[in-house]
Amino acid sequence: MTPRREKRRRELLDAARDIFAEKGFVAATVDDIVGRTGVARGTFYLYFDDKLQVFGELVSDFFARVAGSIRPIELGAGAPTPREQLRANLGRVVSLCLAEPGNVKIAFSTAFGVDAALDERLASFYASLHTFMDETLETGQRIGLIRAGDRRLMVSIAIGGFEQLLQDAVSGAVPSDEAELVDALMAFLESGLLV
Amino acid sequence: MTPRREKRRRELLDAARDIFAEKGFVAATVDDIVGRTGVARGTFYLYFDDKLQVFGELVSDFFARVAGSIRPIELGAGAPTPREQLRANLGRVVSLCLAEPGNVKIAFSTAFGVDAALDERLASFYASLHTFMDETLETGQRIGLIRAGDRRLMVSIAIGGFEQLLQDAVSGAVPSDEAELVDALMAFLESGLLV
Amino acid sequence: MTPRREKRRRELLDAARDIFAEKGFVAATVDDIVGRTGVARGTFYLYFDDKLQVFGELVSDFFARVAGSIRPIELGAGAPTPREQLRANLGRVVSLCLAEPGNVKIAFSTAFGVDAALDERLASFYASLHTFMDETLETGQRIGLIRAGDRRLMVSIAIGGFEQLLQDAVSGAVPSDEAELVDALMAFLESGLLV
Amino acid sequence: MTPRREKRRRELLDAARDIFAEKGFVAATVDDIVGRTGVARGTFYLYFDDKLQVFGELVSDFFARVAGSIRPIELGAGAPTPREQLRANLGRVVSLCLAEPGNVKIAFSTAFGVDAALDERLASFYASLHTFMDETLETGQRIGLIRAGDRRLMVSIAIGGFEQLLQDAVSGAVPSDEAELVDALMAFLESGLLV
DNA sequence: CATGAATGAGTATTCATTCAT
DNA sequence: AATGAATGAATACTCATTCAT
Repeated sequence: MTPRREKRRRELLDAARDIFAEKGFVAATVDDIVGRTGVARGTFYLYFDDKLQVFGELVSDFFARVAGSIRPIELGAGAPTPREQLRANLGRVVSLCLAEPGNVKIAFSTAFGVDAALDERLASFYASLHTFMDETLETGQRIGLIRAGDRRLMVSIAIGGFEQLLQDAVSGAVPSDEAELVDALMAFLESGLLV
Repeated sequence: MTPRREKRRRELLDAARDIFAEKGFVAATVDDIVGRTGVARGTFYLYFDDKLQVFGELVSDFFARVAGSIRPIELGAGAPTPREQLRANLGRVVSLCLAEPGNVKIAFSTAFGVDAALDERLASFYASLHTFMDETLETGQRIGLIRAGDRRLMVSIAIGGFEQLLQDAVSGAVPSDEAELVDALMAFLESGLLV
Repeated sequence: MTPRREKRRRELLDAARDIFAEKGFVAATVDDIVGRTGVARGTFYLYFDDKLQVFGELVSDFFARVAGSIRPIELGAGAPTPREQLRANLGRVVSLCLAEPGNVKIAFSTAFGVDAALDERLASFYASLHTFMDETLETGQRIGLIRAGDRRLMVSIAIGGFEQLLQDAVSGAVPSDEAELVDALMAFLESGLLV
Repeated sequence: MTPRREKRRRELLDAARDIFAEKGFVAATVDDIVGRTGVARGTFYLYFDDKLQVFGELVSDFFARVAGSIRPIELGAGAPTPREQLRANLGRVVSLCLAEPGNVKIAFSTAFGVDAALDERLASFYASLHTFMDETLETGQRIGLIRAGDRRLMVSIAIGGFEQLLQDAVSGAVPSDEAELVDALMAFLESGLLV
C-alpha cells in the first residue's frame, strides 16, 4: 500500500464516517461519500468492495479502539483501588467517544435488521462485549466488589445506560463534559438512583 | 369509520408491526405488509397516507400505552411507599413490553437517521419521555427519595439501561421473566452495581 | 393470468425478440425493450424476473416449436417413403424459421460464453437436439436409409450446415425461398457436393 | 518495432486469445488480459488502440493462416487427383484448427450483434471466404467435379457443417482425431448422409 | 371499497479508457 | 516504456405511490 493509496483510503473512510453518522447506513449513498471526498464514483470501488465493507471497517476499528482503551482491573498490592481503576477505564472510553462523535453515532445507533451481513457483524461485536463484561463482573463478584445478581441482566442494563448517555452526549441532548459524565456513571454504579 | 373499515385498518397495522419488527422500517416494503394482510397494494393507501404514517401510528400508540401504564407516585398518608409504587410502575411497563415484543423492537431499536420525518417523530417521543422523567426525578429529589445529581444524565442512563434490558429480553438475549427483570431494575436503581 | 396481462406480456416478448435479434443479448438493454413496447422501466419487472428470463423464454418457445414441427419417420406400409417424410420435416422447420427470422437470429447466433446461466440453457437445448438426431440416425442406419459412419460427427456437420443455411437465409445472405432451401438441403443429404 | 516491443505485444495477444476464448469478447475485460500478461493496465493501450483492435488482429491473423493453408486445386497432368487435393486441403485446415482451439472458438462462435464494429470485421471475413468458396465451386462445377446446384446455398451449408464440426471438436463434444474428422467431412462431401 | 397494473425516480456497481508520475 | 490511480458513462433492478377499472 503506497502512501498515496493510504491517504486516499483514509479520506474515503473519513467521509464515509461522517455521512453514515449524518444519514445512517441505508440512506447514505456511495455518491454522498465520493461527493464529500471529491473523487469519482468508480474510485470508491478501487478501495472497497462495497458500501457494507466500509461500514464494517469503521465499526470494527472503533470497537477495537474502545476495547483497547480498557485495562483489566489489577488486584495487586501496589495497584490503585479497583474503583479508581474502574473510573480510569470509564474515563478513557468516554474520552475516546467524545473525541469521535461520528463513530459513536454509527456504532451505537445504526439499525439492526437492515442488512443481514451488517447484523451479523454488529451482533458479534456485542456478543464479545457482553462476554467480556460478564467475565469482569464475575471476577468483581468473587472479590466482593460487585453485588450479587444475574450478571446478564446487570450487563444489559449497564451497557444500555452507558451507550445511551454517550449517544445523548454526542448528540447534544445532555452536557458533554467528560468529568461530569464519568461522575454520573460512577454515581450510578456506586449507588443507583435511590437514596 | 365503519366497523369493517376499523377491522381492516387493524389488520394492516398488525401486519405492519410484525413486518417492521422483523425487517426494520427501511427494509420492510408495503408489499410485505399487504401480502401478509391479504389485500391488494392499493388498499394500503386507502387506509394510510404512506409507509411512515403507519409506523408513526404504531409507535405513537405504543408509547401512549406505555405512558398510560405509569401512575404518578402518590405521597398521601394511606398510599403504599414510593418504592412500592415505583416497583409497581416498573412491573406494569415491563409486563406491557413483554406482551408486545414487536412494538418493543420497533420503538426502541429503529434507527435514527434513516428518514428525516421518522427522526422527528421519534425525537418528539423521546423528548416528552425525558421531560416526564425529569419532572418525576425532580419531585423525587425534593422529597429525598432520589439522590442528588444532574437529572438529565440520570434520566439518560436510566432510560438507556431500561430500554436495553427490555430489548435484550424480547430478543431472547436475556431471560424474560417479568419478576426477575423488575428485581434487576429495582436493584440497579437501589444500589447500582458496586458494593 | 388475465387477458390484459397476457397481452402486455406478449408485447414485451415481441419487443424483446426484435431487440435481441438486432443487438444481441448483451448489447440489448431493458430500456430498449420497454422503449419499444412503450411502457415504463419498472413494468418489465412485473412480467419477468430479469433480462435473462425473457431471453430464455423466447429461446425455449422457439426450440419447442421447432421440435414440435418435426414428425418421427414412420416406416409402416401405407406411409410415404422415408425420403418424403424427411423432406416434409425439413420443409416444416424451414418454413417455421423463415416465418420467424428474429427467433432464428436469437437462437442460432447468440454468443455462448456471455452468461453462465444462459450457456447452460443453450447447451441443454443443443444436447437434447443432438440426442434426438443421434437416435434418428441410428434408426436410419439400422433400416439402411443412412450410410455408415460416426453418428456424432454426422450430426455435428448436418446441424451446422442446416443452421448456417437458415441464418444466411434470414440475414439475406442467400435467397430465402423455402422450396429452394429444402431442395438444397435434400441434395446435400442425398449426395453431398461431389459428383 | 524493437524485438522487446514485439515480444510484449505477442504476450498480450496470446493472453487476449485465451481470455476471449474462455469468456467471450464482451465478458473478457482488459483487466483479465493484462492480469494474465502481468503488466499494468495502461501498458495495454501502448500496444493497442482498444479491446476491439486486439480481437480483430487475432481473427485476421487466424483467418489469414487458414486461407494460407489452402492450396488451389491443380488440374495439371502430374498433379494428384482433385479429391486427393481436396482431402489434403481439409487436412491442413483441420490440423491448423485443432492446433489452435482458442482461435477456433474466437473466430467461429463469437456473437454477431454485440458490437457494430466487430460485426463489420467478421462480416468482411465471411464475405471473402464465401467469395473464395464460390469461385472454387464454380471451377469444380465447370470441370465436373462438383454437382450442379445453387453455389451460394452449397457454400453456406458446407461452411456451416465444417465450422460446427470444428467447434464441436475443439470443445470436446465430438472426438478430435484429425483423420477421423477429415474422413467424416470427405464422406459428407462425397455422398451426403443418405444411402 | 377494492384491485393490481403501471409508473419512474433512485442507486449500486462495472469497466474501457486516460493521464500524471 | 511502464505504471496504476482515477474517471465517469452506462445499466439492471427496486419499490413507494398513483390511478384506471
